[in-house]
Amino acid sequence: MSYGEVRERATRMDSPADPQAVGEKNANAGVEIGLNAAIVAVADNEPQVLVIRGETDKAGATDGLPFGPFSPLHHRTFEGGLRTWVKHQTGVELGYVEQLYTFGDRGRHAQQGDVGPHVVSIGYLALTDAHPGSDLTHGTWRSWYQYFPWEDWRRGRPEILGSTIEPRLRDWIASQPATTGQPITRQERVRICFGLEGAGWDEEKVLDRYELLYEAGLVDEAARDGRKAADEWQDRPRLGQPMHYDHRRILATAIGRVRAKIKYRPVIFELMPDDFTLFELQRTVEAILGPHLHKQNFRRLVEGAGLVEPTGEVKMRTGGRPAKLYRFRREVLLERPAPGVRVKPGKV
Amino acid sequence: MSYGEVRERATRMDSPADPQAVGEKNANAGVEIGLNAAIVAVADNEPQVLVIRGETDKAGATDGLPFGPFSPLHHRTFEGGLRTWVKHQTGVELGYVEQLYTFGDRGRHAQQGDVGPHVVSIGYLALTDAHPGSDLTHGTWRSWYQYFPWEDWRRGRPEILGSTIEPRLRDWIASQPATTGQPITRQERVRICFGLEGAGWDEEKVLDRYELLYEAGLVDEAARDGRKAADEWQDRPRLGQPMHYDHRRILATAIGRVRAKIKYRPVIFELMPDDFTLFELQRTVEAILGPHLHKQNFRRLVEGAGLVEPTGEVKMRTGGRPAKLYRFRREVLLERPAPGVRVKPGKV
DNA sequence: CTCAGCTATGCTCAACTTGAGCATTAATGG
DNA sequence: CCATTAATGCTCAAGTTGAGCATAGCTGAG
Repeated sequence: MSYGEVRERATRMDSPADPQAVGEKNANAGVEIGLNAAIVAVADNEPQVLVIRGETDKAGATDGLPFGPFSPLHHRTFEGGLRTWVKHQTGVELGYVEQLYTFGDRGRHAQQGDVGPHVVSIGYLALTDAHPGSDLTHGTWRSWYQYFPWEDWRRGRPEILGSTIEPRLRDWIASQPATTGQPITRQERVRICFGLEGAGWDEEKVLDRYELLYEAGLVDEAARDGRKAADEWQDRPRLGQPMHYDHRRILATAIGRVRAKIKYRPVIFELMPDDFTLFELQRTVEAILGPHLHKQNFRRLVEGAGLVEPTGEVKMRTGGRPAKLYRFRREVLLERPAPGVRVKPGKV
Repeated sequence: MSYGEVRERATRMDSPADPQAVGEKNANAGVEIGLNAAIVAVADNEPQVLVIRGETDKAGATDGLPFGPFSPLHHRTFEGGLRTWVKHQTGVELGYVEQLYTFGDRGRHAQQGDVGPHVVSIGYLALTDAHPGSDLTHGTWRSWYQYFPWEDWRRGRPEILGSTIEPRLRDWIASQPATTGQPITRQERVRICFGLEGAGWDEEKVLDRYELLYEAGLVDEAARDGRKAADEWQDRPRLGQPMHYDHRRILATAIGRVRAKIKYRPVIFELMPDDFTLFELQRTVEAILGPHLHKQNFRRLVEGAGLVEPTGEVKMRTGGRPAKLYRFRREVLLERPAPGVRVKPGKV
């Protein structure tokens, strides 16, 4: 097949095509690329995310994730562009950066009948040990549980689940049309996502839960996007703070990804200072994951996996016996295929 | 900060901005979105990928992955657009579809000094049990190991590793400038990626291996992109068949993702017919992963996890005792948080 | 100055999982 | 009918994991 033929086919969507061809044939379908970053740090045992405060309306402030348009003229790679503008704006030096997902749904944050330029957002997860509070020119560190209170299991099952979410979801289940040919019922979906009826809470299903709540019309973004009439919404307490556009969805993706990732990659150390005690490490893991872990087993795990080595120093004033300080053993990356904090949730 | 201010800042890349603002301010940075799909099936114990045959030049045919531009006017979601054009073109009904990664590197497949429209490709992985050979209007099923012969460990360690890849990589290691301040040496990287010196082969590191070979100038794409002078390349046998643009990179990502995914999600059944024997299932898993698995343990695992249930039928003419037929128990999705074929590679 | 209180850290044990291999069952093709 | 080839059942040792008991070593109250 010649290159010309390839180009011919490009608009029929069935062949590889070259960049120029696409540019010429579909100029009217031009799309803007936006990079959104969920920048995560942990401070005071609280997982923090860097947000830009929005304006305050009757419903309160609406925050958004840091955002930068991607300009192919200025940036060779997405990740490079991201690091540059985040550093430039906030002074935060990103450690680990990982692409999450590219969101392009119409109907999520687009208006009805929208035919203008379309924005595709590429979501990123970034981890940093930057000390929240320092050097920020824009943006604020906020606990990610403000946006997802039902994800915070550090003090047991969050009250909001039983008091608000479950009753609402039961209404939603009850309102399901009887004759749908859905392969899976609303009831089953709720059960799996929220771990009801003995299904067990899976801390990684952050996005699934958010999307279910969205679909059920229980988060502000759903109302805003026109899924529910506004007045039907007024009297309902909001479930977590909303964010601009689909930013809460991106953040949900980010939280789920970190929670999964620390179990098989030592990314948790991106969130730690150079030296730390094992209990501080455990607290950080718990801030991310939720449930409490068995202390002795946690240290056996971390030490046994060769993830850390003692610095020789100790930390005094722990409230009890002094704790040995450790540092991350970067060499594990060279030794083990999938080193990570292989924790499983303990008893709550 | 008001929303107007936020919009002002958008072009300084430091704040959330609304779609319209981005569209107006950066019209000259317009970007085209292309969807690339690695469509995978397994036939005759061979993992197959659907490719579009390219033209034949002196170096042989260059294949590409099916490609379709994304038009925000016609498609509400990326995935919807993908399913539609794939079905339309090939007749293949996609089962499981998953977004892989969004590639936007300049310098990968862009020409020097390219300042024209930029193409961003969103790579997708799709699984289907479509029987290769049927209903294809365009495209051909080919074994993915044609493009990655070093990934095929089904008959033990692939010969190409010892005969060709290792010597070449040793040259590359030897040619490393002595005084680089690299945090990790070429030698270490090769060791980890290719499991040398007892490091162990990690079948999921498909992309890492490909990118290392690319960086070392050992795959055709590297030469094509200008990393090596063409004549320096001539006499070298190619390492696997090349593909258009960065399609082999996308395929590498896809293979790595499937290999990882089947271990914690029951996606393997997307590749199977409705009824199958446990050994057929094992063969399919092995086609994907590579190494041989311990037969008895494999069946213990699969049955124990409740992934399958007997249909009551048996399959005769297996060459020995008749084999019970099984089907996928879809209910596991409702029972377990992360059902999958938790195999670990056995002895090779 | 001493001891209660508190956290750090060491160690044990039973239950469960995993890797391997032996043994038995049941068609198939001469 | 028997040798061959798979399928399937079962056992066992080694390793991993969940839980808890016990000891060590500061700090602050009295």
